[in-house]
Amino acid sequence: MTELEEYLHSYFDFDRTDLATVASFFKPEIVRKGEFYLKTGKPCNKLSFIQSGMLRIFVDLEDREVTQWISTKGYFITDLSSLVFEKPSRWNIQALADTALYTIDKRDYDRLGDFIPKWPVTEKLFIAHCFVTLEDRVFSFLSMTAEQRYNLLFESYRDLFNQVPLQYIASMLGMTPETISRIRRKQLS
Amino acid sequence: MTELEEYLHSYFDFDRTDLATVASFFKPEIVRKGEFYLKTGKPCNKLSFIQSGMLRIFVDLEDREVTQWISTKGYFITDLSSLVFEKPSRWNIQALADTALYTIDKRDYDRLGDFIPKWPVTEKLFIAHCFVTLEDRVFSFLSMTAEQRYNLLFESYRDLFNQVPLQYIASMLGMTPETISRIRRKQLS
DNA sequence: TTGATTTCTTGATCTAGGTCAAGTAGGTTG
DNA sequence: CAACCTACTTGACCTAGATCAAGAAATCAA
Repeated sequence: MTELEEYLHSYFDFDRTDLATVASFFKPEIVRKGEFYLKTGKPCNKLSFIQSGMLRIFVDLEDREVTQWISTKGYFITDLSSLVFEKPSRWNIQALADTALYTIDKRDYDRLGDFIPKWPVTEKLFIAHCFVTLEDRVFSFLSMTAEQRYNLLFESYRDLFNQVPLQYIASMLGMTPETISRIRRKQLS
Repeated sequence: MTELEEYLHSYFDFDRTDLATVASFFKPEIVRKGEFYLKTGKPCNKLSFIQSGMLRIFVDLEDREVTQWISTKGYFITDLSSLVFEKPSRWNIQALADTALYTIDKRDYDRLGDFIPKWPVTEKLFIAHCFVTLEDRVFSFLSMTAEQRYNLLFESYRDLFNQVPLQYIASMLGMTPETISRIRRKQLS
């Protein structure tokens, strides 16, 4: 299997033929550090898999930016509401480092079901999984302190903390960089 | 069309035949005020549509309850991670008032695709829609004050505020009942 | 109708986390 | 190897919202 097929295999329960078919629609793409994969308001007509690098999903408010999430190696990236419902994108998506992607464009994405009969079911399961993850995230805001949310993210996504400016991690946790700094110091002792 | 078909029609782009087919799998069910539709840890083997009444989705922590959401007339209810992935339920779901449901059990739910070819695609769209809604909810915690979150919910879900104890609404907004009380008073003037 | 419960409001006080400002430490570029 | 960014830390102070406690209104039960 190619590297991309290996990755797809980790998400989708397909046989080799299906994997090869799906993989054949994905084309390599590079987004340089600082460049935008997507801008708010534009249609998002693609779905990508991150082979290396990192992308930050954020929104521009009048007085500040809010980082919704940072996606790294081994995860998919898109603006789902734009891709699926053809609405203007709600998110900016920008590379935090040189990033290598495999990208499928919307036209091909919409035809996957024609080639792979169980694609719609598989896709449903995938999106359901994403939904459940977000439910947990909402719950973390309802039930946890800043420090608890920090610890949870740190344990489940340790990679981020070496590579990403703290301010972005703070924003996606709903706190300030100073707060993270203080949590860290506290935890040294 | 029956009432249930009307409701389904508002969610799903099906013709009359498909609507009737789907509807035929749903059976009426009553949950009395205070009774549980689902308890944490049990498998959730059903999906329901709320015809009247209200259900509260919550988690028991050691020292308090956290309300994740309250679902009312015209919405679906289930524990998706349990229904789809056959895991133990994460949520308690309890009736806040006598509640009339139309319920499909998991066995039938899993067979809908056999009767309605476009079910998997439709279901995907439905879950994608739920995902996008949750993205917005996460974003509200990252970017809004308590008062802004309160106003947003109030505008989009006014029904709740007459019928539901304030403490539950407060919990699902991630604040205390006292805070809501003060926001209200402030907004009188 | 009346007592009993539950919910909601209000005030007093407290605290987690925000804001502002200054300093420090790594990287990177000429 | 400066000079310059940019990221990170720290301290002083502030504030949104929590907590605690006491009443006031509803709601319910009989």
